[in-house]
Amino acid sequence: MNPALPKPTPSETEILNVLWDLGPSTVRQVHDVLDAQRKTGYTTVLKLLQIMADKGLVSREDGDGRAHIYSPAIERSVAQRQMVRDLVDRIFGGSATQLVLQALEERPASSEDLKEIRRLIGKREKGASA
Amino acid sequence: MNPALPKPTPSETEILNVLWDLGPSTVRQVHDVLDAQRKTGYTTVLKLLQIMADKGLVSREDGDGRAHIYSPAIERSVAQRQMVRDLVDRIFGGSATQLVLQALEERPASSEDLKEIRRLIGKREKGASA
DNA sequence: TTGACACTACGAACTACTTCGTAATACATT
DNA sequence: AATGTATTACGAAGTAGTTCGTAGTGTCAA
Repeated sequence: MNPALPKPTPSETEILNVLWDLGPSTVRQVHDVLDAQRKTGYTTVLKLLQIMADKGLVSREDGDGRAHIYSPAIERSVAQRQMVRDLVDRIFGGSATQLVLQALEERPASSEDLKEIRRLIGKREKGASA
Repeated sequence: MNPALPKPTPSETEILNVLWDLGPSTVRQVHDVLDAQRKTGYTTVLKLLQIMADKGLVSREDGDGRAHIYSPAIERSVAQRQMVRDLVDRIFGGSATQLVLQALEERPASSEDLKEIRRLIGKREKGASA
């Protein structure tokens, strides 16, 4: 599908988060959210979106007025998986299991969450290699 | 314990990985490993270690000869947990569970690994909040 | 059509990270 | 002491990411 999109930087990730939540949005809409979270200049957001469009991380269309509409060009789950893989390679020596164990230590999960994880493990156990 | 050590950069993380594997080491020892992995200049490694010593990420002692001995100033598991938390906050909206689910999708785990995870979940279920 | 306003485009400045060349220094051997 | 060698120290240059000011442009209302 995508010809190897670059890994989003921290700021770019913040913007993607907003776009994933809101769906296709104008600069102003993104800025409103981001500015509420942590004071940001309007042109800063604009510039970032322009850079991200160059990189292919977002797509840009014309809206009715003069404002452009930006949409995420990568799915949330795909980006998440990329970042997980990156982290696993960088400090867990490629072992996703180690990351899972650390993550489970990290924060308390609810019973429902634990059930959900159990379920997924069950599914995995059927196809796992020893 | 430590007064909020800064998050290691990618290069710094590579060096920490070597130090965690080797234990206290000279610049040369670290360089040997890193250079084998991916061609790196000796002074590059030296500089990085100096910067990391400034930041408090590693400690430095004198060896017998002129060479200094560098040791990691942060435990592997602690650094791992920091990075997990960071990732979770940045793109999983604070939900470690979501990360766990993605990680399990990401790579096949062995039966032993799945058993290990099961075990940890069992432990957690006793103390989990609904 | 002109003025006000919202938006885009451009570029500059600043910070962080990375890399490495060169110089200085300490040590060991003769 | 003189020379060679391994090490440290310093600094500069390059790259990437972030932020924002200013100028240009299009649209709408009067």
